[in-house]
Amino acid sequence: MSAITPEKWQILPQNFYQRVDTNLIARQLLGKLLVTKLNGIICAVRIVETEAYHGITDRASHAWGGRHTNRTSVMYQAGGLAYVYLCYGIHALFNVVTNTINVPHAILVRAGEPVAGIGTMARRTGKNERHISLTSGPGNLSKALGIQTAHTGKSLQGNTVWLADDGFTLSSRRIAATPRIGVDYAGEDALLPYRFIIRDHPYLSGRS
DNA sequence: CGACCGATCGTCT
DNA sequence: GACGATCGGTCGA
Repeated sequence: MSAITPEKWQILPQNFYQRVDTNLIARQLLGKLLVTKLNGIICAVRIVETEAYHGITDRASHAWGGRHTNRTSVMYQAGGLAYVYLCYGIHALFNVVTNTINVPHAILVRAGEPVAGIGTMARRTGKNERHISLTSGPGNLSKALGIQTAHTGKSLQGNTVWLADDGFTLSSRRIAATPRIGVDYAGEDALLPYRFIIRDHPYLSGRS
């Protein structure tokens, strides 16, 4: 793995997010870094699991049927923003908004492998640095990185939360697509293969 | 193992 | 008033 050298990480540009193929973007996020800088402390994970949500036509999406509420309005912005919402009253789940304005697609980041700031992440969560659940699962991941609902709407070109490329590469053989987790309410849309994982990675949440 | 359950609160009906 | 894009614990087979 590469050294912890944040100054060499290339921030993913706006046009990475504003493409129309959200599944492709979700797949390309595997292996990238999700980074936070809070109170001057940098934490980062390498993304190993994502889920694409296809907006208006996707029963699993908060924007299904064109639902446009205060909470979901950020998804209707052009890609490149954070969409963070509270789940079960407890967990702040982190998504990246993709696609163009008025196309409310998003990608949930579900798990990562710790890369930087591991001590801080352990302190935030009260877990051992080496425990898998430190950054596995979307609620756990946000807690470790310090991501909160107040971060919703933030630009991913800013200096609080962003995604970056450190040169890590991944062959397509190591990537798999599966149904999404926890969306049984979505009927047959729950069966769509919109969850992307690095095969057999130890930090995956749920089943492989 | 798997099934179930409680926590906890913003959002939407 | 009902319900989560979850998690960690318990209980029983």
